[in-house]
Amino acid sequence: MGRRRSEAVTLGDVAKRAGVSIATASKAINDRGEVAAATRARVLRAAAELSFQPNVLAQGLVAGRTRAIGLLTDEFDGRFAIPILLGAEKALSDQEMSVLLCDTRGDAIRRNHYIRTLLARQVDGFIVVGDSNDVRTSLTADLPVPAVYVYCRSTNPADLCLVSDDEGGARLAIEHLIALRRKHIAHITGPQHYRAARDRVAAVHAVLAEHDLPLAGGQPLHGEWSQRWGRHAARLLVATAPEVDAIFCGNDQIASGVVQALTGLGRRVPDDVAIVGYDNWEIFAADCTPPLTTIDLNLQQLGTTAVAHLAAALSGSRAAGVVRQPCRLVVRESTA
Amino acid sequence: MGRRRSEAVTLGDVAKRAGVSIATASKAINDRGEVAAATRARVLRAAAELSFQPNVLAQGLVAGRTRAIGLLTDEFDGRFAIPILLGAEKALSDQEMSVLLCDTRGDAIRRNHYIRTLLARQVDGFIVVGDSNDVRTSLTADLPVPAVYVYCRSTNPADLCLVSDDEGGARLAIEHLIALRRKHIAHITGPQHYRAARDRVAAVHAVLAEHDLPLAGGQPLHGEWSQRWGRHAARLLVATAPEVDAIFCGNDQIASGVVQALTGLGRRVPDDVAIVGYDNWEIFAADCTPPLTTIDLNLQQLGTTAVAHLAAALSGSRAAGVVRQPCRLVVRESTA
DNA sequence: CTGGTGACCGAAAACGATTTCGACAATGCG
DNA sequence: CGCATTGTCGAAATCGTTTTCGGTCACCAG
Repeated sequence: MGRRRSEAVTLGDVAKRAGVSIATASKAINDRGEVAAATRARVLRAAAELSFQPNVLAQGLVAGRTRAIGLLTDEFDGRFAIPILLGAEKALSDQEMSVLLCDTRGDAIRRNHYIRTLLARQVDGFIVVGDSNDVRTSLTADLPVPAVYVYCRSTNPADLCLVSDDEGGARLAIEHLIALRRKHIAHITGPQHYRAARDRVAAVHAVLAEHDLPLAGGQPLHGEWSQRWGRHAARLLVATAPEVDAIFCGNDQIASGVVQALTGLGRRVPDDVAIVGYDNWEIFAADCTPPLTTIDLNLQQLGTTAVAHLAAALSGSRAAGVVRQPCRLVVRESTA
Repeated sequence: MGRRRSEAVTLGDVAKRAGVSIATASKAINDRGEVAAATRARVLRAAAELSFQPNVLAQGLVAGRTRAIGLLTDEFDGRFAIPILLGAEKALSDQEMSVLLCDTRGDAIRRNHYIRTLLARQVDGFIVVGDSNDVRTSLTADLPVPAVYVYCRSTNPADLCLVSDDEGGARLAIEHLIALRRKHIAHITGPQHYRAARDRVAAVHAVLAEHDLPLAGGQPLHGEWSQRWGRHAARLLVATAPEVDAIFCGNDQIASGVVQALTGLGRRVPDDVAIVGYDNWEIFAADCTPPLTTIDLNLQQLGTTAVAHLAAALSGSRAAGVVRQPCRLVVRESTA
């Protein structure tokens, strides 16, 4: 207990060792003021020898920036927050900034607590990672620092929200299938109460209409986001619309289940039926036989973009509105 | 730009507003020293009215603790780091501590950079999350603060390493199958170069020997950690050891593939062949038909335990050695 | 040789807190 | 009433650092 650091090496120690005053040492280390190159080198060497850690905290006091940002997430175990976090962390570390991670578990009390804690730590900004589905009540009014909302929408239109372009992703998928001359395209996806599912369905209808094609099965099949539902839905679909020659699935789990069921029914993928998944969740998309063509959400890029916007906001120019991050078609053998 | 906080409200402001000295205000807010209840209330109200943020940074200067820890991870996208992180984050937030997250991507340069950064931020301790497979070179010598290694082993036996008890987990699985009176138990698992795979194989052999049972198929089947390998291995196994009535799989992906293949071959699960997975990765274990009995690694608990040890180390009592976190058998229908 | 000009450096003030310690009033006790 | 005790409070010291500002010194032109 007691003193944490065995011998808290202070700027004074460095100065003494370098044979200069504390002031000069400070200037040398922070590259400020006028310090002769030789002196500066001596100070730096002394600092290195003592493995001096400038007390960022005290310096932050005056300098104003802590070079840390708070990342608030509602549902960290969800699959989507992680790549976003990863991208953000990478982008931040490129700018020598740190991430303070907080998972609210969807609990408002925890969230407020975290916000207080992070503010007490003087974070320079917030990244709020949400659940694409629901709308986040805006925190911006309570914050003295900028915030960027990622993978969710804020209630305040003046906030900046980065979301995945679901319409664009679905469009990519369907246009890919149409380019492969498939005429009977079906859509198996997740629960209708997911905004992402609804947006993609809208795009599916739009693109098919543009090409005068029907939706095989008449309407999209809504179920869970699971392999099981994929298997079930595929059997349903083959029974009711045997002419189906392509299926666009709401995620890779469903797609993986669909492939299993189709294979079980003797339909060949992609020869008889082409399959496109969604999310590019490697563990499902690449492990499937055949590997799945799918839509990559560029989640890591989303995190990176969020950091870029935050950095912009920190230097004064803040954007607003909903920004859609384009998706990317990843072609594998399930449509080859 | 400029001043970040509109008007940095200082303790002096609070004191003036409350009509007390700065010293009294400090004591009132930190609940230290002798302060009359009425005065204290007045100070607190003033602080609240000014929405005063105690400058944790400056206070950390003297008090010594920043109440933040650094979490270093090699491979964050791996599936294992996340639950550990989650557990650690939860435990830390219960103690009003924050997590600074750093992902080294297995790069030594990044790692050193992060360590410097975190030390500059005066973190109170480190949690190093590794890859169970390899041995981490110990950082402890370079750190003026305690460190706990999780899900990996350190080169320094004086370090504290928390790992999952692979032998124990495998033992649970096999004993469960034996209790179900299965006589022909096989083992399909991942690459032999994984320590976890080897440790579990050893335990499988040991437990079977204790019960005078053979390993169906003669030896464990090593392959990838994938559904595909599960399917392939299951077909192999049925061909070479048709009497098999139980399979212990190295993870839930493999198990899920095994179930698919067995079902395809007309074997019923669990009636003909009981299946036990590993990891309790819900997305595979629970979505499987039938849902998988599996071994839960208690990863979140691992994170919590790590924090507990770190807290202990912070208050002076540091432990050492390798601590094995017990696993837990989760029974679902694949052995029902 | 003299005066001026920079470059370089250090003493000291500031910063926003905590903590020590002495002052003071109220209270208890004989 | 006198004295000791207790409870409150604030002046001032302290922390590690940055920043201001004045001093010193070398060098150079005249």
